[in-house]
Amino acid sequence: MQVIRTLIVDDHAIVRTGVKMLLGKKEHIEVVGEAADGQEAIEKALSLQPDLIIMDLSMPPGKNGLEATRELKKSLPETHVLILTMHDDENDLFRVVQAGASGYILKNAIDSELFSAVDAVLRGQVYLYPSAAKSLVEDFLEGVKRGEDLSKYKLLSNREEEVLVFIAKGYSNKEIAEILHISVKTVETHKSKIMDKLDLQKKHELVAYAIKKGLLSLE
Amino acid sequence: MQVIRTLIVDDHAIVRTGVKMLLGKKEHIEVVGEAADGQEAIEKALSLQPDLIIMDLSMPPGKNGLEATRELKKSLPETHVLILTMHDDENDLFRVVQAGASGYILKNAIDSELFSAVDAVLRGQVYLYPSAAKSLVEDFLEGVKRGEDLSKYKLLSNREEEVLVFIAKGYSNKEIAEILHISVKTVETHKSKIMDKLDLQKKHELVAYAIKKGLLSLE
DNA sequence: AAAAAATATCAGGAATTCCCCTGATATTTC
DNA sequence: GAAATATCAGGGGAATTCCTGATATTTTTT
Repeated sequence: MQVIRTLIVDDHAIVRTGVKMLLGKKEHIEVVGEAADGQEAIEKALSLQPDLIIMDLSMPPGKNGLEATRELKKSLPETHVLILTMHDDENDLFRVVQAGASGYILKNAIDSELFSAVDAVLRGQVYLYPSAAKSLVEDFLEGVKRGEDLSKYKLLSNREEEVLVFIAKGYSNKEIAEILHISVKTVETHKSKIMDKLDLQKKHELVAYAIKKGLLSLE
Repeated sequence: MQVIRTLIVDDHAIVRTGVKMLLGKKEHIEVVGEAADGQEAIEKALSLQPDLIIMDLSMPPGKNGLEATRELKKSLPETHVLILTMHDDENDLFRVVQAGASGYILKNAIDSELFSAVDAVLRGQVYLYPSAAKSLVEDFLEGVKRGEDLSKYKLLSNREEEVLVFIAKGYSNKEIAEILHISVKTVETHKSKIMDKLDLQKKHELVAYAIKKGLLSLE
């Protein structure tokens, strides 16, 4: 059997080693490299040309797992990407699949599930843990039924996401206005559009959203 | 050599397995149990009576690693606790040491450091990674110099920490008041005392503090 | 045990800020 | 050329912030 050359991307060394050792149990898998952030992941992937990349979704500094995946799939469409994530979030699922990843598995998963996921991904299948698959199918069916209500999954604009992060971090409108060199009124507009687009009512829901998305990284 | 019976506490299964496999390399270490949160950690520790507990500092649901450590050291003072944490924070260091843990190591650490830490802790020493030890010594010396300025490291009261979490999560004063069944005025008082005690000026600093402390967990 | 400090609760008032509504314009993107 | 984006504004009511000040309970220190 062909040896699967694998790259592991996670910002925590011990987590990387853990995954590496887990995968090391399988003789047909060889870990050829590690990366600690999205940028490094892209560089290493280009030089190492791995068959499989296991990537953490939320990596604070700079490029996160999703952006890295999107970029990687452009240059290396044949490389399979398996996303490892902290939390089960339906919205992530869509983004991850759209970004071209072949699988989505929780860090909370049991070890055997990781192996199943790797196997499935290498066979060219898409692996999603059962409940994720269920919600994907449900949403797809719903979308078809009532004529493409995909608006919910539309992304925020760059500016809006930028503002969202500041809001979630607890910056006041005034502070954000100063930082971005725009008026408070503009900040308010962005905020209200964000709330609209994400269908949120309360600020704490917005914060929860940002946390889930891994936007509240620590610098 | 005596076999060291070890309990691993982390809310992510894959991280637990990773640490378990890392430790499994050493013949004198036996992982006798795992726990996913502070409460479970306490229960398992009491029934398993391990020699060493490797504990994640930030665990969302209910009891976090710090509280669990504090409680554990009461009932099992002989058990060594090695804290595994995401981020390097000087304040955590003090709390961790005060809570009775024997070591503090970053998840970002290299594997050999984990082994050094385990060895040191088992010999009854306190293990801190180099920069942590440095800041601890520096602060100690500073404290001695200008007559005990330990007030900065005083803990918030339970109620204050409770309120802090809600604030950081983006709840409004009114919402917090309703949730805790107290008046808005009381919430304001707590908030201002928190800002005073932590010497913070802006709300986003408070949020950053909460993030660092791992108080903004996702449910 | 008595005194002191910390904790948890609440209030009034004034200035500031936020929230929500409508509405506008220039640029970019599709 | 229509849609999305990014910018700004006015106005009014709600909420927050910042100040002082109060009281009862608990904890700690002397």
